[in-house]
Amino acid sequence: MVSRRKVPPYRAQLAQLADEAPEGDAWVHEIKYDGYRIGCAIEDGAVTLWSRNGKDWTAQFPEVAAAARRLKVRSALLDGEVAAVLPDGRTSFQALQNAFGTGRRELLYFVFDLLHLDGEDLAERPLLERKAAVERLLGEGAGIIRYAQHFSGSGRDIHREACRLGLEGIVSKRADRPYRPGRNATWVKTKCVLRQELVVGGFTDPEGAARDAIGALLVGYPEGGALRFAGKVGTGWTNEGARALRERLARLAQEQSPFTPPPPGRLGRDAHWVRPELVCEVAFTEWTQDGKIRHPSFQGLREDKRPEEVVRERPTPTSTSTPTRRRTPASPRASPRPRTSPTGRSRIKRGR
DNA sequence: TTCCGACAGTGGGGTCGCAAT
DNA sequence: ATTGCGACCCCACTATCGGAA
Repeated sequence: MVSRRKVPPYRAQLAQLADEAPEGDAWVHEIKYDGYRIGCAIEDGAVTLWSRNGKDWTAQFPEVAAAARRLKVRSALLDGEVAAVLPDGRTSFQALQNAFGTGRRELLYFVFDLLHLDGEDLAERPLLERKAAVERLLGEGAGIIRYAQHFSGSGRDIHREACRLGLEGIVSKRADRPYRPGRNATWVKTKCVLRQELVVGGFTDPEGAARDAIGALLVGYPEGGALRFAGKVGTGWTNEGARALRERLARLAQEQSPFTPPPPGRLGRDAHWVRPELVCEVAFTEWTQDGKIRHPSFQGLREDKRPEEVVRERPTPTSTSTPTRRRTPASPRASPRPRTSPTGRSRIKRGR
């Protein structure tokens, strides 16, 4: 006998980042949708969409709320991702953002979990039970609320295939575990990371008290005889590494921006410019429509590369696969860190 | 004593809305 | 009309600290 409960507040379970997808039958794997994480609370016909940080986002996705209102439930708490779907079937965060404010958009709500249904809390149930409940609730319906499929099998194989298809990555989940808000090792995400050598053309000063050397590097690539600005990179070094980097950059200082055209606005006025002689390696998730790198992080200087050798790599449908791996020996960090384990930074430890 | 997880802080690319220029 | 800024979203990563192992 289950006591009648109210729909609990939405507190999302988050995934830990790992270099490699986990293996074994204890795990199932889902596509990592590139959109907004949204919890959908239904209570007596009233629908509220919650962002990951507890903001009410019902007004941002009215069509999702309307579709949720039509579900045949008295009360429920769904967990999933609202994403914009491209013609090729992939989801695109940029397309989603572009869809704001305009009337035309193709949104889907991919539901991968169900934490409450008609007075009963499901969060303590094993994942596969909860997912079966999602599937029963949503069926194979072709509406905008979709059941997010999962896959069994080799995590590494599934990850490789996801990257080959140009997806953002996968999320692997322990099939037998309850739902736990916050970040823990029962959900693990592995991303399809791009890497690119880029030329350093300037840097900004740090803004906070916790840094004293560099805010961000301004990077670009040669094209048509000019250096094109590709964005800023503001993380990936230690304080010590940043100080060493700034000393080197100081010796390359020049008055004029080496970028054509120079970065616009405040950035173009406040940055320190340098002769474009240093090449660094940057990891990032994708090129934006504006030709900027998204989610960039500094991986180290490429002492073996000259700026003229840098080429912007264009994604091709079949070769976007970049298996997660450690950086190559040829791309050391600006400042080597003490290794804590033979494998370097391995974030994921399997809990028994 | 060592290790690890949680948290705060600093940085990125975007959108929108509003206020100042 | 343009520009700057803050509040949101999506993030990566480092530094720190307290508690568990």
